[in-house]
Amino acid sequence: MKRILVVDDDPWVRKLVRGYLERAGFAVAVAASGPEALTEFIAHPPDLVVLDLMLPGMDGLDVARRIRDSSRVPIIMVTARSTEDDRVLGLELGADDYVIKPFSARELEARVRAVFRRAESKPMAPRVIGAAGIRMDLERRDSWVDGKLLDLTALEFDLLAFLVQHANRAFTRLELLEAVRGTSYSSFERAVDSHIKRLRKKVEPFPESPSRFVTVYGVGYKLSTEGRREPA
Amino acid sequence: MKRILVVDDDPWVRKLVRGYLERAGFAVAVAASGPEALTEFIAHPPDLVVLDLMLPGMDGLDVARRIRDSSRVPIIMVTARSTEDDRVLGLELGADDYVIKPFSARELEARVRAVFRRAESKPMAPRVIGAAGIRMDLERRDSWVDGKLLDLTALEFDLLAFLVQHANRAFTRLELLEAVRGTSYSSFERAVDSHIKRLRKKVEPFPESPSRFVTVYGVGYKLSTEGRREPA
DNA sequence: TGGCTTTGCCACAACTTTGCCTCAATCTCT
DNA sequence: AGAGATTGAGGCAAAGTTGTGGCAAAGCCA
Repeated sequence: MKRILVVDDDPWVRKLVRGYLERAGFAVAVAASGPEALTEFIAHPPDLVVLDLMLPGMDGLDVARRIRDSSRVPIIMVTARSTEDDRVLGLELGADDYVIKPFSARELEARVRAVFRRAESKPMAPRVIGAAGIRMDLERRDSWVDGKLLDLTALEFDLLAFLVQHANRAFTRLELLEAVRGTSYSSFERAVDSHIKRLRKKVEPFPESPSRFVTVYGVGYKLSTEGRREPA
Repeated sequence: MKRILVVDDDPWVRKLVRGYLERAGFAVAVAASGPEALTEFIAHPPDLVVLDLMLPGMDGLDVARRIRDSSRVPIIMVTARSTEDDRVLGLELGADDYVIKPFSARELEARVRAVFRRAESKPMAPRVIGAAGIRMDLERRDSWVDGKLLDLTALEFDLLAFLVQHANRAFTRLELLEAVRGTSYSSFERAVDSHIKRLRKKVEPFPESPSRFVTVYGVGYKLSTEGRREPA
């Protein structure tokens, strides 16, 4: 069950928010002051903090800052309508959302759920492919060999991606041209040689004796994973 | 048809509100006191409750609490202007919205519709997003880089928001155009260059050597967060 | 091994893409 | 309507990429 820490100096607010959020299925802890909040935060780290910026004594922003120093826990700030500056400062500090007083507990619940939903949604599974020690993120258009970032041109990247996606299969130069340039208007096939050469230079440890970009005499090229185990 | 229960001790208000809401297409029941409201609530559970806090005998907050004990039905509170203090805030915490006396029936209707709309709407979209040291409040259309408030045009803001929401992913100019302008009626792609340039000028510390708005040669642009690591 | 085919390679020219300037059209306020 | 801001277009220079063509080297087969 998700734990929420509610920090507010008003007993009424604490009581009502706690009641509402508990009925909504969360485990709620409360704190009435900054120091109390930090103590509770360390003793029982919550999954989310609802923080009133208008605390007596220690400023709510200080509390937020202190929490951020040690944790990435989501924070929802509560601000008064009039204190625009606090909202801005709070957001700069890395608050994840805010509600403005007076707010309805129902709205708070909705925002709490939204923050959790966002936090739980995976970091958007990257479209990553790999073979022969090469790894490519097609969306970012980043690529690595044995952990080292590569610097490829657009065409090189596309050619490599194609080979990685069809590792160990041999292609003719025309096929490679078509795969990379869409329509294979029969360009001079020797161009492929150049691209393979450039790829070898950039990704092979010893470009002069290629282990990955293998020439298939009389056919073309293939990306070989020979003698290489690929992690699933 | 949506059923609304109106709780108010003033016969005039009951009559007026009932008449207006019925003409607006709702089925309306009324109650003049707390106990009456609860009886009616159990006998004919409504889809929404409009509740005056100033009831004789049982306090309006008590009624709200009793309703909440058994139901999540939306509640709109009616409060007097004079009692706008922390207590009012507390009272409002259990409600979905509130109107302040004196209120127009038209305003009440608007709030009723808004509450219904909210209840039926899909999960809340985030209104605070961030990436690469950039933070944006989509609702207020404020944005910051490293704590500094930005002054962006509408289009710049939308473009930046899109990039922040899809950080690290490379997009073609056409994709960016479409994301920002809705339909990508193939406008001149070079316009994107201009916008990227303007964004660089406004948010990069050294616009001449951009670290965030990265050109992906042969593809387009991407918003890069930090040093890229190989995905697991 | 000899004769034929295929590949590697090079430097550079041709080409593509981007950065950015300016200006005009459009939009937004007052 | 007018002033000011915003946005798109065209164009040019700079930066970066890719194809070319020929020759040397290597592979294949009888």
